[in-house]
Amino acid sequence: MASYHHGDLRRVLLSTAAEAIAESGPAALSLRELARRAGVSHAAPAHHFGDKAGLLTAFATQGFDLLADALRQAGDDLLDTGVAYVGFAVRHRAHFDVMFRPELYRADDPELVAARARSGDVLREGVARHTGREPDADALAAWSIVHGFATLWLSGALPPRVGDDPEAAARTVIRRLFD
Amino acid sequence: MASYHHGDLRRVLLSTAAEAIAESGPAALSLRELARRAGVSHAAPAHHFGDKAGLLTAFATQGFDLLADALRQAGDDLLDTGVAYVGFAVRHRAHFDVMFRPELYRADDPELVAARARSGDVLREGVARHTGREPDADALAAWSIVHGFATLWLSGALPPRVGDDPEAAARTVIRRLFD
DNA sequence: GTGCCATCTTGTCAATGACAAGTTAGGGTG
DNA sequence: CACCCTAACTTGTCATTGACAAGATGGCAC
Repeated sequence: MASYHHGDLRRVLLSTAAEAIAESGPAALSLRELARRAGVSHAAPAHHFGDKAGLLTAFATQGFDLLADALRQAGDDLLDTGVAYVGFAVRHRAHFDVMFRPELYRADDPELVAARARSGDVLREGVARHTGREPDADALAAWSIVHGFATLWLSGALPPRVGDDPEAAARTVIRRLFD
Repeated sequence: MASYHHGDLRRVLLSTAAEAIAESGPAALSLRELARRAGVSHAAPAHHFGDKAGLLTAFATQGFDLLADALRQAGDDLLDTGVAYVGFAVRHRAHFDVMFRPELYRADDPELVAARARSGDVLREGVARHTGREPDADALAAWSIVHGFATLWLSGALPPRVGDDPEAAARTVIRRLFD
């Protein structure tokens, strides 16, 4: 085995990419390095994804689907949904890092657009349940505050005094929006 | 002229980098392309910045200083400060893109640390003026919402219905935090 | 058993970042 | 005013990378 017809290569490459990106960011991602880690030739990734942008498009799509799942599992409370958003960013850092950097992938890819819409719907439903009216400004504010907190947390820009539990800190911050 | 001792190379490279990054993101930045645009040899940038991370460190430092200036000029009202934060992100997109991506540069560089602290101070002072008490959770919430909105705006993830004026939209969103 | 075709390989090219070693000029020193 | 000394920039080179072309392999339908 491990010769021709790996069979599972596409899936393996995506999960290997998650590790590599989590280690050193999307900018440092190398297709050849992925191939090496997966034990295949340097051109194997290109067959499944076309090029680097193709791989990251698939990766971002997977990310939006994972996000939709995570938000759904958080239940009906909007505060929990917000915390789940931050939790997703921390737990799936690599995906989150790529998803909101459209210059790295093909943002008009149909599958990606669909997955992004799915996660957006879950978020908007959560806000609508909470406010009772049509989202818009409320949803945008809620999305902004959780997205901003997650981004700042991941960037390491937050002062140490915030603590080391992102979800607990996020809960405190999000509450400020609903007082 | 335009031979040895360009004189202004460091400044020119930084502003050329701003253009290049604004066009295609920090990941696509090429030192050799910068050198070409500046009309110097492919190794000239390395002399001033050491390597790519060195250039981006200087670039991010410049960004934090520009941010501090922009926030100071916004005046004493916290809402205006928040709008100015978003305005900075939109107007200095390239800097903003790099500043919160520490894996691209040397986050422990002394000059960078100082510049980052300066802009952080301005933000925290604004929040302290508004709430009257010590910042912490309030500052974090305010920072999160403006940073999140700016990031989402730049990523193009926001639905078209938000409009095309980021600062007006930001004002609406930020108000949600202070009701 | 035969052919087909997705899957993967080997080979190659231009571009890039990093480094080494050389060249130039301008400012301070004697 | 001659010297040199050093910062600023150059040319040259190497390993690595992304992309592409062309070939090899083997499972599967018929």
